[in-house]
Amino acid sequence: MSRVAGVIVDVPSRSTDRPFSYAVPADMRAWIELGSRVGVPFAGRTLQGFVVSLADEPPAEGPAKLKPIAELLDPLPPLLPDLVELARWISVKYCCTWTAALQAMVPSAIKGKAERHLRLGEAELPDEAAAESGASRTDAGQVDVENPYMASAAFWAMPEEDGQELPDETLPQELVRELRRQGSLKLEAVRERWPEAGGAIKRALAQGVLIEETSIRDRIGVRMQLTVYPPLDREAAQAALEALPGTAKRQKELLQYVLELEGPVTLQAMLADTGANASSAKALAEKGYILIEEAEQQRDPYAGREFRRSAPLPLTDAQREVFVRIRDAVERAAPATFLLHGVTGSGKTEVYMQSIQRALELGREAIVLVPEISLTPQMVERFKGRFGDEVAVLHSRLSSGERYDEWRRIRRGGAKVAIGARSAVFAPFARLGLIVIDEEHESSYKQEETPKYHARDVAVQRARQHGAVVVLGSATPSLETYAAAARDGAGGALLRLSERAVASVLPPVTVTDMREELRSGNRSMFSRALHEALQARLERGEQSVLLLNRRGYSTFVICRSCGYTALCPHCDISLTYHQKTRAMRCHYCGHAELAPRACPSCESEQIRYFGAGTQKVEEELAKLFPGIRVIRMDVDTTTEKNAHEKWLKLFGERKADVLLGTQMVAKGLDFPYVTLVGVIAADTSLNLPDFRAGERTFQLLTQVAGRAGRHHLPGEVIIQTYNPEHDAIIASQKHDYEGFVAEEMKHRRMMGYPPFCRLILVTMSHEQLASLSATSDRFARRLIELAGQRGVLQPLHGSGARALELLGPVASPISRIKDRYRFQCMIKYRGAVPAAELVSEAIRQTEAEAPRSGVLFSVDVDPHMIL
DNA sequence: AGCACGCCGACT
DNA sequence: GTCGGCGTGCTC
Repeated sequence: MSRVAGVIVDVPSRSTDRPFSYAVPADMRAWIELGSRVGVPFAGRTLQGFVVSLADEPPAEGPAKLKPIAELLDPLPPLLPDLVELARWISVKYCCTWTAALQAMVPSAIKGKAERHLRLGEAELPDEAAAESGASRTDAGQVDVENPYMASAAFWAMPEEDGQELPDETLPQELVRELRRQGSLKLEAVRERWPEAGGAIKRALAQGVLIEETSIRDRIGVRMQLTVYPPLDREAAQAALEALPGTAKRQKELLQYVLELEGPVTLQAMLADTGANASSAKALAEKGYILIEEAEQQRDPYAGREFRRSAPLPLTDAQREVFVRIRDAVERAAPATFLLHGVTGSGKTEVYMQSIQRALELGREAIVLVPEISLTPQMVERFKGRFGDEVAVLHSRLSSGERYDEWRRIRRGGAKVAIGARSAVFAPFARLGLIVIDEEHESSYKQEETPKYHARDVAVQRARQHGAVVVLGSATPSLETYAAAARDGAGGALLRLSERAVASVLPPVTVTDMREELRSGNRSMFSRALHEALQARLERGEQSVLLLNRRGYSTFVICRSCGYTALCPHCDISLTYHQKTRAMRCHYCGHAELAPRACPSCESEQIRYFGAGTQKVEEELAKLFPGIRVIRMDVDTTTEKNAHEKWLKLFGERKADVLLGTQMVAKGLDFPYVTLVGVIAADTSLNLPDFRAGERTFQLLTQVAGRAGRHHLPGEVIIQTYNPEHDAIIASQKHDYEGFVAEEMKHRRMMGYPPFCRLILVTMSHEQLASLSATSDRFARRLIELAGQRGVLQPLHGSGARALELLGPVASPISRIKDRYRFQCMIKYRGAVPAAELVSEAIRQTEAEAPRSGVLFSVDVDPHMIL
């Protein structure tokens, strides 16, 4: 029963990112816990905050008199103490505010905003008669009946001398009436409806006639619905059923119905089922046989769907060996991390499911993370089929209400397994036993917005708190994870599944050299090999998947005559051409303009739209193979809800010959009639100016190659490239992960990149170059100073165990976005260097030195895209 | 971030 | 002369 709460308020600024102390009102003491969400007065308004500490006495420093917490926002705290602590850890590791980390953990539905209300105060309304006369006076004039207050503005016609009792000072009658009727009104709504009443309202507030209140309003309400609870005393109800007179036919039917209920149903459902009306139900409720109450309605996105129950499958020897290792660790309940390196089709999912089963048997819970786009209905079905209602799905395609309901189900213990994308790592379980991260290498586990956390690293930390086990699964683990697991060496954190569980061989991979094609006169985007292979599939009625790795946005606009390229006026980046709308778009700020017919610079007609977008490939296919049925999947065709599912379903039903898409076609698809996978241009991802380009390409190619010939029909993969001798291409052709890693590691060591060091990218932005330059210099100086004090400032290629070097500040590769210039500093370090803390401290000092400079800092720890 | 408090130009 | 512009200080 603590009297004082430390609260992190929802202000996105580093200077206020510390707990503020509030008095806990006596009536809240039994309810407030670590992780409670509250509304607190802060600098003259009410803000949402999270309770992060509790004490009986106010802290020594701080104000003498604490303000009380204004409201408690949820009966059950949304967060648990371990999550509050985890948020703290995230804020330190990723240089973000504690509040940003806390916000990332809760569903968007409860990111409450302050809402201001007006209500009538104790003070007397000043002379209501005057107000009445005001209204009648306007009746005589040009009255706007719709808006009575506007009418009273007839005062403009009145002589100034009358001004002592300006109608402007009387509150609109309608407003007073509404306030009496409704108790309070949203300030925002009042402002809209009575725009002229501002002065009068201000005065009324000053006099206490009106009172302004603020409270936190969630983005979404809990949907309440009348719910019928079956009789508690069934015998009494049974007796009543028999005693009811024959005339009460409906009541008898209803009673019969509720006696057969196992749990509550909605009133609506009951009435629909029985054909009775609400008054019969009410009569029964009044007699006390049933209870009708407003209850929170749970939206179950998978309601009404049947899931085929599945039993654990027998494991192969290899699977069993891996499973035993994981199971033993789960039973030990000590933190552990495993890397499960298993080729596609090696049966990782079955191992996950049996491990989860064990965790559940031990009374613990499990989280399964999958990349957003792998979270397909088939995936959900597998887990729901095995674990039934114990599974909660957290999926970005759910509405925020549905997601909130699933999340609360977890929080209340109604679900024991959470399956979802990145943010599901925060599923509010209290006794976590296992966290599975499938496709561990996927870049979608790294959040690109603040807090820029990596779900894998957060999972490992969370497992540490709970004594839980983390299983990282991948056919192509990230080099960081692989190196870490290998380093663990004797501990054997590396588990392998090197054979496909279903007997089928990995498909042969052909690499075609597009330079060669060009030399022999083939200027099409399809090599002869791919063309023939496609033709053969069409003839045999088999299907093909074509991958266009468009990352890097190659559809730019260039004038062949003068070299002009279309650039975004707000960002330093070229515009992308979209065939459908004939518009050029900026992928950073959304700016769009109509594509010109002639070059705006030299007026030549030689302006061309370059690069092969999926649209262009689609056109080309139609030209080369008349009548071909193509499904195109990219951001343009999959934005609408469930579009993704719809297309895949069509393809699965063999309603199309070719599935053409960007990376999203590479993931987890499993169609028996797909016997050809073609990669149109492997180079687009290879040539990115990013040290992970090779790794990404290898992973992508390996993954997409796994899509072919997964069943009885043999598959084939064709990769088109201008770089056939690149390691990533050669290794993926040979299905040789280890070979690729060995080469890539050499390269990374030589270049001084992870996993041989770690990186922090600090980006600063401002509208004016001069302010940006000054601030970034100051930041760099502060950081160097701090690193020097800790004795870690030394070149990375030196021999010291601990080293940190700073590169920059320099202009960012995209030197302007949304009219803001961008500079960056890259921090490279090695060994036990508290680099994130140094960066945070340097930012604090820089901001303190020049407050309100307007320079925005953005920190990316372990950045993924160095673009 | 925002809101308050506080000092200088265009309107009743 | 006041309303209101937005510059800085602070928020339990």
